[in-house]
Amino acid sequence: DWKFMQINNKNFFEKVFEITARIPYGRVTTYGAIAEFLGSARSARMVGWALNNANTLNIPAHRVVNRNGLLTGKRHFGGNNIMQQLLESEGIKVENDRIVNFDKIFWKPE
DNA sequence: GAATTGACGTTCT
DNA sequence: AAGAACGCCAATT
Repeated sequence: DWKFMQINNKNFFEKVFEITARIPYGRVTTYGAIAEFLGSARSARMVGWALNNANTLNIPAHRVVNRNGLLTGKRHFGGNNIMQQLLESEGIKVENDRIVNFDKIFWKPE
């Protein structure tokens, strides 16, 4: 039950999912950027927590990485570098769990 | 209840 | 330049 988190008449999870779904194909954003967009009241940790509960939903959670372009959430996509494969299937290069040209393909929520 | 642990990030040594 | 310290806040033990 996560109804307790209310921000601007919408609950926190919903907003995180909404923004994540808006990330353009072939682009990525960060936990912190989403948290900032939602208002700095909530920390970036909460965004990760929200996405953790988004497994069953059909949203591109693989397009969210940490501030350094590191695939810190890869373990939550099942065993075998699924997250990296999803990104590479969109033309995003990944080396050593880090996104290549991260600053170029970074998308800031707006 | 207390302590620990995160899909995090900034600031202070 | 690198690492510790914190703030964050729900979940878990």
